[in-house]
Order: sequence, then C-alpha cells, then structure tokens
Amino acid sequence: MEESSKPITIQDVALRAGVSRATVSRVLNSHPSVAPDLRLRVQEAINALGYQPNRTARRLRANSSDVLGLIIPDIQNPVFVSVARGVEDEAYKHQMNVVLCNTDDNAAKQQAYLRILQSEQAGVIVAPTHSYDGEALRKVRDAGIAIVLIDRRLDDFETDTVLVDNVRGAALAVRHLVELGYQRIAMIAGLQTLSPGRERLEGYRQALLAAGREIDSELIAQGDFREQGGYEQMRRLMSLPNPPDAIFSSNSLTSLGMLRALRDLGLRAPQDVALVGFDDLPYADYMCPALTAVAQPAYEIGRQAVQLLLRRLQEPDAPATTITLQPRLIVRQSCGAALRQQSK
Amino acid sequence: MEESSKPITIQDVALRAGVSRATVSRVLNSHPSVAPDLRLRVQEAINALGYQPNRTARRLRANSSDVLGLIIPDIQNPVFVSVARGVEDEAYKHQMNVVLCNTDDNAAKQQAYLRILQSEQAGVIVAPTHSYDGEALRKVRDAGIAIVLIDRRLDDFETDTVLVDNVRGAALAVRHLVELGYQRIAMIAGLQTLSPGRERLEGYRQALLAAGREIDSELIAQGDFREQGGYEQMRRLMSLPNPPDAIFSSNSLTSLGMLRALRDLGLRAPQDVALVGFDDLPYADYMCPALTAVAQPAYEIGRQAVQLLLRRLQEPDAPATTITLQPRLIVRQSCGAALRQQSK
DNA sequence: CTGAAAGCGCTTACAG
DNA sequence: CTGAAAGCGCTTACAG
Repeated sequence: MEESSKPITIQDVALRAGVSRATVSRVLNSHPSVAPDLRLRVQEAINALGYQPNRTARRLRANSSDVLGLIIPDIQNPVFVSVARGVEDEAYKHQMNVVLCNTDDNAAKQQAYLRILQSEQAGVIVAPTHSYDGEALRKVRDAGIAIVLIDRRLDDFETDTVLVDNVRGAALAVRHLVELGYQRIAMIAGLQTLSPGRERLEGYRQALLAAGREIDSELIAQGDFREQGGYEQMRRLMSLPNPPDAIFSSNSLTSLGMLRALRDLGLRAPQDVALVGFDDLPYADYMCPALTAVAQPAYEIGRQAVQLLLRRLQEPDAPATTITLQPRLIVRQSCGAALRQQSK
Repeated sequence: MEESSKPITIQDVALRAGVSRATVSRVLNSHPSVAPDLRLRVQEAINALGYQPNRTARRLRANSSDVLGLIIPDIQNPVFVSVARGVEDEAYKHQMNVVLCNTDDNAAKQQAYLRILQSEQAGVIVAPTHSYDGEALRKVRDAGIAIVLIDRRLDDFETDTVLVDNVRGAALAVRHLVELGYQRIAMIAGLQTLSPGRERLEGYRQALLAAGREIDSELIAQGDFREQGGYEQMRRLMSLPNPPDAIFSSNSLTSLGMLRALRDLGLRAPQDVALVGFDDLPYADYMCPALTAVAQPAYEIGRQAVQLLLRRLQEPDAPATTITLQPRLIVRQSCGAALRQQSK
C-alpha cells in the first residue's frame, strides 16, 4: 500500500477536501471565518492523510519563531539541569521547541551559538560567559532577536532578566554560621568577572559586618567556580597558621572540590571545620558530610525566563523587566547545626 | 546610524556586491565555480552587512534538516544528562542544533514530541517509553524521518541503535558480589516492559548460575526504575525472615531509594548489607556509602548516536546498525571489597 | 563562471 | 465565507 516517500503537503489536503490551500491553512490556524461543513471536510482530509504542517515553511512565511535557544555553561552542572527542565516544561506548554547550547563559559562558543540562534530567528535565554558580553548580545537583539538573561547580570546591556538574590543567599549562609558560633569564617569566592561571584562575596561581607565582625582578607580565598579551584583553595585555607573553623563555598563545583580536599586532608566536617555551600547538590542528603547549602529555585528560574521571553515576543517594546527570586538555606550536617544544638 | 529592524537578506548582499542572489548563495555554500574576485566582493559585502543566512529559508528550500531531536525520559537523570552532553557536543561539531525533549516516560508526551520533530523534518534520537513503541516510530520513519534508538530495544522495529551491554554489566556486578563471598544476593529489578529491565535481570541470573548458585525468586524484588520503588523493595527485602547479605539495584534512581531505605532502617553498607548499583552517580565518591556501580559510557552513547544519525541521513537505505557499548564496574565502598580484602 | 527563474510549503492581504 | 495570487529567503537546475 505504501509507496510515496514524499511528505504530504497542504496541497494534498486541499485536493482531497476539494478546497483551496488558503482554506486548509485557515482551518489549521483555527481562523473563525470558515464554514462548518468545509472545516469538517478539511479535518477529515487531514486525518485521512495523516498530514503534519511543515513547521519550517510556516516559520518562514509567518516569521514567527517557535524556537527558543537556551545557552548555558554546562548541562552537567546540576543548577542548569534544573533550569533546563523548567525551560523545557514551560516551552512545551506553549508549543515551543528548546534548542540546547553548552558554552563551557567559552565566549567564542557562545558567539557561535548566538549566530546560529539568530539565523534561526529564535528567542534566546542565556547565562552569559562574562560580564562584558553585553556588546555581542546587543548586536543580536538589534537584529530583532528577543533575549532573556538568567543567572548573571551584564555590565552594559539592559534586557529582561531572571536572577537570584545572591547577596541575600550568601548572607543567609554566613549568618547561619555566625549564629552557630563560628569565629573564623572563610569563603572560597567565585569568579569576580561574573555577577554571582561578586554578589556572593558581598553577601559574605555584609553578614559578617552585620554581626559586628571584621573582614579578614586572609580568609577570603579566590576560587574560580570550578572543582579544582575549590580543592586548592580549601587546602590553602586549612594550612594557614590559624585556619578557619567554617568555610562558605561559592558554588556547587567549588563545594565538590572542597569535599575532595577535606577527604585528602583526613579532616571531617563539621567536627574539624564546618562547611556551607552555595547551590544545592541533587544527592546532598546522601553525601558525607551531608552538605548544608543555599538552594536556588533553579526550575523556577527556567520557567520565569520562558514567560518573560513570551511576553517580550508579544510586546517587543515593553520596558525591560528583572525578576529576582529568593534562595533558601537547607540545613544538613556539614554546618554542625545539630552538633551545636546538642552541646547547648 | 541604526534604523532598520528588517533583517538583512541575501538580496541585500547581492545588491551591495553587485551580483545575483545565486552567486551569493554559491559563495555561502562554498560552491567551487565562483570567480575569485566575485567571491571576494561577496565576502566583503557579507562582512560589511553582518549578514546571517536565514536557516529557516535554507532548510525549506534545501530540504536539509540540520535539526536533531533528542527524546529522553528525563534530563534530571544523570545518565541522560551525559547522553545529552555527548549528543550536543557531537552535533555542534557538525553544525546541527539539538532540540531537547523530556517524556517522563509518558507515551502521549513522546507522541507529541514526535509530531513536532516530524513537522520539523528533524532527525530523531530517542530512548522510547515502552518496548511496543515501534509502531509509532515506524510511522514517523515512513514519513522520511531518520531515527536512532538509544538505551532501549524495541520489539518490532529495526533501526540504528546504540545500546549498552546490560546483561554483561549486570553480570559484572553480581559476579563481583559472588567473588566477595556473599551468599544471599538479591536484586531490585527494573521495569520488565523495557529491555534494560529485562536484560539486567538476565545478567543477574546468568552470573549466579555461572557460579553454581540457584536462583531464589524470593530475592528478586520488582522495582520500577524509580526512587520510591527502590525504597519500598529495599525495605521489603530487608524484612525477609532470611534477608539478603547483598543487593544489586537496577538503575540510579532505584539506588537512591535503596540508600534512603538503608538510612531509615538504621543499617550500614557494606557492614549490614552490601550494595551495588547499575548506573554511576555523579558524586558517588562523596556519598555514604560510596556506591559501587556499573557505569555506562553515557557520553559516548550520545556521540555514537549522532554519528549513526548522520550516516543515516547520508545513506537512507543502508542496513540498520546496532552499536553495543561495554559498561564497566567501579568499585567503591558499598560492596565491601575493601573490608573483605582486609579480612583475608 | 554567472544570472533569470522556478519553487520549497506555507500564510495573508486583497477581491469578490 | 472563500479563492487566486503574492511572497517569506533561500537553492538549484537550466541556459548561456
């Protein structure tokens, strides 16, 4: 029975239903002004033939982008996994397709993806690689592409943005450590070229100052948001003449490095040093030590970003909106809350 | 200086370079027969205007799909994260875009995504939701869409496939437990509607029989590849009059449920019961207990799947190829290898 | 080596 | 309410 490998087109449907292609198109797009009987005939023809409108043609003609690009550093980073899931679920609801792009925080790769997405006419959700990516993104937007920023601020580019309150999140963590009575609270900071790196450090400072503590620059280690950086800085901190009694790490990869160093040094948390991380790890409950962490609402970031993008596609000239979501502290063992509680 | 919001088209380039659109197109596609001087003029015009060819138009006309759909159960499952990364990296090399789709193992959702991808003319890489999804997929292929299966076999649909040797992987794990001297080795099996579920169970059987053991059906618990199933079956197994001294779990989610049950029961691994899981967890080294696991080469599965897809697009009528990759056992603490070693 | 022209599969003013 | 026709931005035989 089968023979043709040619896909079925709107023309085939029109022929079978005995109407024009225009009418089929109107039925497809549920245009109100189609006579009920014609509508029925067309529907039947569509079903009988198993017709699927060609999206490429539709996009070209209607100039409507139902494609959405998600540019993130790395899908292997748990935060971005959740963001991606949120984006995908929300996009699916609105019948949009998500194109996934990993930059590895490499500006050239980001540029390449932006080019592709631009020529795809796709809306773009991006966690930019550097604070000074604004210029590249502006060019893309000037070409008529809607852009939503997530996770990171840009120096000189204003657009719809979904952020997390990093200052508050970091302060939450550090205040918790202060309240537990730790005296020498260190931080392994993240890249200062990215706003989360700067803001989390700022939160650390604010929380200490608010508690009447002084900032000891010796206790601020400069990490790089990667595991190796976390590992090295943890070792450095613990080999100080007067090492910290608590450490706040700036993201999940840094936390992993920190945990590896902990093990290599033969130390235990919270007994030898208390640990709190920014970013929750998916299996934190099963880790030793179970890591106390500041959790971002990552799935929600993804959802909100899609919603902003959709609004922007509707109203290209609306003023730029920034949504700031609140992180929360999840207390587990590594901070020593349980231990301290007992000894009171 | 800026004013137009109209995107730049091939026509604009042709005008500026003083050639026809055909010539611009030829330069774009590095067609050999273009005079060097024209080629240069066109290149200059392209650069000067910052022209990006419209991919939608190109796709429509050339009928070439540079879009690739990846249909997986859940991007939050670590195995599929790695698969996705492999797919994305390999696709990027070949300048293809990856559209990501999560089905949550829901056949209706899979169907919806297949429809979209079909109307997108995209090649598809899919981990199907059920063994009997063959019919739905056949229809898609008959519409001219290239399909590569990953992770799971289909009952009645032959196509390019990338699999892992589940039988061997499971046998590897169970043989390891046998060699460590465990006597009552249980398994929390996975969904028997999916080939990995059946094959991993088969590997368990084979390894036991090869060791001269009998199969005790009491020790085969029926899980569902989800955390809750792992949790419940673990509790059930441990409450047997004569509980197992070792348990093999059928995937990463099952392992997590198992670990949660372990904790709730106040037991320790490997002291109270030894554990080995199929699927490696990303932070297994930091977990308590550190889980011994059979690791799939997930990133490689993704890469190979893309390569099969590309070959298929080149030669639509080539015979179907199945690639089987080997998993490997990563020994950590939960199996008790270190403990047993010492006591010898 | 190059251009004029047709056409990929749709949508949408424009008439009627 | 419906159809004929133009056109979205490209590519590719077909002539020359």
